[in-house]
This record gives sequence, C-alpha cells and structure tokens, in this order.
Amino acid sequence: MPEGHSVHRITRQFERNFVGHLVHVSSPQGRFAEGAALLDGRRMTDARAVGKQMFLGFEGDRWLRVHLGIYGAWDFAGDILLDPTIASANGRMGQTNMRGTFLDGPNPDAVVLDAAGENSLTSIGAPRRTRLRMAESEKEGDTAWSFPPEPVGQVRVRLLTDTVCADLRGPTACEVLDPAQVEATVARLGPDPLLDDSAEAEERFVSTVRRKPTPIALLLMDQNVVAGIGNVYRAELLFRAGLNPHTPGRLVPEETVRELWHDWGRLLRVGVETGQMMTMDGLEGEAYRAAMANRDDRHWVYKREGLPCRVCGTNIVLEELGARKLYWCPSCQA
DNA sequence: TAATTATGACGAC
DNA sequence: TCGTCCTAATTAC
Repeated sequence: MPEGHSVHRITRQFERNFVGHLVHVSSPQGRFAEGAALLDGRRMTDARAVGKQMFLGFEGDRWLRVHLGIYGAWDFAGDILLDPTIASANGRMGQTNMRGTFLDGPNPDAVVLDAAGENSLTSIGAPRRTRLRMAESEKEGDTAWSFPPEPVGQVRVRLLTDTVCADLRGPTACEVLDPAQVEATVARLGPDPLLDDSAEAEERFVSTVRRKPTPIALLLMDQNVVAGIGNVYRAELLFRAGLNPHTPGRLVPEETVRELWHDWGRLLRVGVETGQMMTMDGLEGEAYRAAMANRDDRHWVYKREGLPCRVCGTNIVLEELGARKLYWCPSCQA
C-alpha cells in the first residue's frame, strides 16, 4: 500500500475538500450499503491519519475507518482543491495530454485533467494508472465530463459533496465506528512520528524494540511497534542504518534504534510533501534527475535483487521473511 | 484469457 | 506457517 505517507496525503485532501461539508455517502458496489446509510447526509467534521489508518469523522459521533491494505486506493474527481501543505501534481498539469493519457513517473499520485484543465481526477493509494478517460471530443465533440462521474469498477464507498467526489476501492478495512472504538484502535498502534515527534514517542519506540528478541525487520513492519512503515520503507530504513535485518531488536544498539526513529520521521515527511517514496537523499545532478524520473532509480535496495549495491557493488539479496519480500545488502548491512 | 503481482493484516492451526 | 480477504494492472501464454 500506500504506506504511511499516502494515508497522510489522502487525509489532507479530505481536510481540504470535505471537512465542513455535507456529504452524500453511498456504496456503488453495494458491499458497504449499511455503513453508507449510517453516514449519508451528515457533515464531515474531522479527518485523521494514524499510521496506515484513516478516520473520517461525521457529525453525530460517527467515524469511518479505512485501511487501504495492499492495493486499496482513493480516486478524487471534480473541482479538487489541492492541499497547500503537500506538493501537488501542479508541475505536471501543464503537460497533461488532452486525451487524458495517464501521467506517471515522478509523482505516484496520478492526475488527469480534461481539456479545459478544470475537472480533475487524482488517485492516491496503490500504484496504478488513473483510469483512462479518453476525451469523447475526438469523436463526439463533447469534452466535458459529467459530475459526478459514473462509478468505474468496484467502488466500495463514494463520498460526494457539491463539487468533489471521492471513490474508495479495494480497502482491507472500511467500517463505521463510535468514538470509543476509534480511540481503542488508535491506542493499539505504535507511535506515528508525524503525529507525535515528542521524546515520549521516541522512548516508546526505543524501549519496545530493545525489549524484543524479534528480528528488527519484523519489528519495523509491526504496526503496534511503530505506525506507518511498510515493505518499501522497511527495507530502505534498514539499509540507511547499515543494519542487518535479522538482528534481534534487543541487540540493536540504542543509538541505532533512535536513528531509525528519526530517519522514519524524515522519510515520512518527505513522502507526505512530495508524494514519492524518495529514500535516497543527498542526490545531485544526473542521479537526482534519474531518481525523480524513474521509480527504479529511487531506492537503495527495494526491488533491486540481483543488482549491484549502489554503495559497495555486492548483489542485493531477496529473501522471504514473514510472508513478505525483504531486500537488503549483505555487505553494507552485515 | 489466465496467471502473476502489489507499498497489508488477520485468524486458524 | 499457512490460508484468506480486498482489486486492478501487467505479464505470460
């Protein structure tokens, strides 16, 4: 998924476009019909992200909890106001093909504009192409997209205001909760450095890790230990720390654990601001351009099995750990 | 057209 | 450690 940075970006989109508005809630697919009925017609009052979970608050103390799982995504359509705190796809809008060719590459939040540059459709979540909307104009002489757009595919939930439409598909969790249930869910999660970068949060992470015999690679993926890290950030954080993924948590030097915490906060902030999982900082010139332009040039080890380590030249190793793929450099992370 | 894959997580053994 | 759930794009045949 959609690791922590995506969920924070999505939440900001909801804050900017939905909070304060009356929302028509429906389930085009039908599988969330009951939940939709509980929320339909209410005003959205809040939008929160904790790790990979998002909570949308509605008047009457009802909350929608969404977890995108491994391939869920939100598609936004309509007159979307881009949150000023996140780098939008603005830079690429001018290059939008009038036919609605999908845009990918530098920014995983795909954006498509119509010919007039007004209606837009953005997708945040699982990496995939935004649905292709061929302009009818080529043949029909009519470019305008109707609003709201016809649901395409398996839309579990549609949230609709006067001007903006958000479609959710493929979530692993989507349910209506009361405030106590929200608090209980959040309480079970480890600290999220974007929500709390206090010394207490750091201590909580450090003490948990240093108590466990579990391999550090598994602890970083454990949402109860630290929230928001997924398979990509896990591999990259371990490489950046020069840490062997199999090291038991309690044997990782305390300084290294602290370093992991701060590095996660750093990567998360960059991810939220840019929409990219850029894990190689300090790049300059051609290397930077390559990293921006090509997903394959953006990471130290993730999905680079069999390729030479960018630092030492040793072949990157791929192994299965806890049913997930773990990428690492056996030399740099000895 | 089918198989494969994906940035998750849960519950049953 | 497995099987299971959720969806769509890509790759293989």
